[in-house]
Amino acid sequence: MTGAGTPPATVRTDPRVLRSRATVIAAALDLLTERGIAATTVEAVAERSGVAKTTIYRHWKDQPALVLDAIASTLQEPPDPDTGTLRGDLNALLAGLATALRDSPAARLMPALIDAAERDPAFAALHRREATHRHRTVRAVIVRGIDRGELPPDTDPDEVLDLLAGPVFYRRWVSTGTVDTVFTTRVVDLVLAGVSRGSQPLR
Amino acid sequence: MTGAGTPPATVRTDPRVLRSRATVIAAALDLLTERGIAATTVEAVAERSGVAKTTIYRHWKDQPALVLDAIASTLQEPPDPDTGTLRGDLNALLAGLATALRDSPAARLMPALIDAAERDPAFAALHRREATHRHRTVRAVIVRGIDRGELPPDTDPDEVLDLLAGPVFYRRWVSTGTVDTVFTTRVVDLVLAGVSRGSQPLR
DNA sequence: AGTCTACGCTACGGTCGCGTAGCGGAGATG
DNA sequence: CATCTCCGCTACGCGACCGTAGCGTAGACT
Repeated sequence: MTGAGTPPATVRTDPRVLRSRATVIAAALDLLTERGIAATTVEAVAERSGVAKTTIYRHWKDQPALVLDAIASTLQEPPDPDTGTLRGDLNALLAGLATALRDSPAARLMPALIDAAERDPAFAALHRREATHRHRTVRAVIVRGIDRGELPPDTDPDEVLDLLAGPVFYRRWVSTGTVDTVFTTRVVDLVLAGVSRGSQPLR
Repeated sequence: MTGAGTPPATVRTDPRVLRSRATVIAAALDLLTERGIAATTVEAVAERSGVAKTTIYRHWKDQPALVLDAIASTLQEPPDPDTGTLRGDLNALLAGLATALRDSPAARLMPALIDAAERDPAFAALHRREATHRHRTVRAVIVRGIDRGELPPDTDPDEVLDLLAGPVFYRRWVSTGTVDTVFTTRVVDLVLAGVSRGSQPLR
């Protein structure tokens, strides 16, 4: 994306184009979180954004392309808290996840993305990309914990990741409990306790 | 549903009605798992099932009613394994869950249900009902474990449930790992280890 | 047997969203 | 200022589904 092309220029894009794109994406995200993928039609986006339907078609091939682009625009990698201890890092990360799942409207379209990914390869690729992105920091934190000796050297980082994130997602979308820091610190406690003595199968 | 009404009769329904209903539901489930909720239109169901569109409208008010009915027809409570130990019971239950999530086509419509539940009260109610149903056995098993002294008396069954089920669901729909009994027994090991020493917050 | 009920079929008007064409005007660029 | 690009608008044909009506027939009940 960046780094190719001629000397210094950042390709120089017509501000009208940027404005149109941004307006449309914003409106699309609104509709996606409010009414879901199916209702996010090109016509609806045109109406809500105030951008003409024809203009939208000038920028995106069709509805799926637009929706994919809108969802992709919400990607964000959580920052590495780096508190000094594995426990501190994990608590910070899970607390951030809980907050995002509760408060961020973008979180609402997670199930929609997963559902679409179940059938459409393009959505599947995006879903994979999103997950990889989001997992990067967590995995790094866990690996650092292993290097520090806070976890057994044979620990599988991906397994720990699933054990930590799984319950939070499950609570948000399946069971009824509250998703707060009380819960997330409890999850971190239990997983760390479990994994630490995990080497010798107790009893 | 049962138990009300007059003496012995099971209401006596015209076999043609039963046949129509069953055929339509089966076709609807096919379409749901193959192409998702949006594509499961009344017309499509009519074509695939061979049942006339007008007949479908005679039995269901509209598309959502049909889809809800189809999904509801897949509800099933896992049997209580009752192996004698908490660990044995949980291993059996999670292994069953893993198998279902991997092999049952009905599992594919879980994200669709969750997504729809995010916006539509009727789907939300069904989702809640489904989850409650599915959790009943697991919770009973955990409570039995507490009574037996295999878990601390102050254990929160719902919390343990989230810790067990969460990672399995997360792996199935978000991360890339395999969902098999190797993983599920590992989850049971870690959670039991964690919860057992959970009373005194280590370190 | 006769009656009653559910079904399949054809046909329809209506809505929604698709994606494109052609035009005039406004804004960006140099 | 002149040109070039992008945008908004109107208009259109098209296909997919919707949900209903009306009719004849086959199957179920007594």
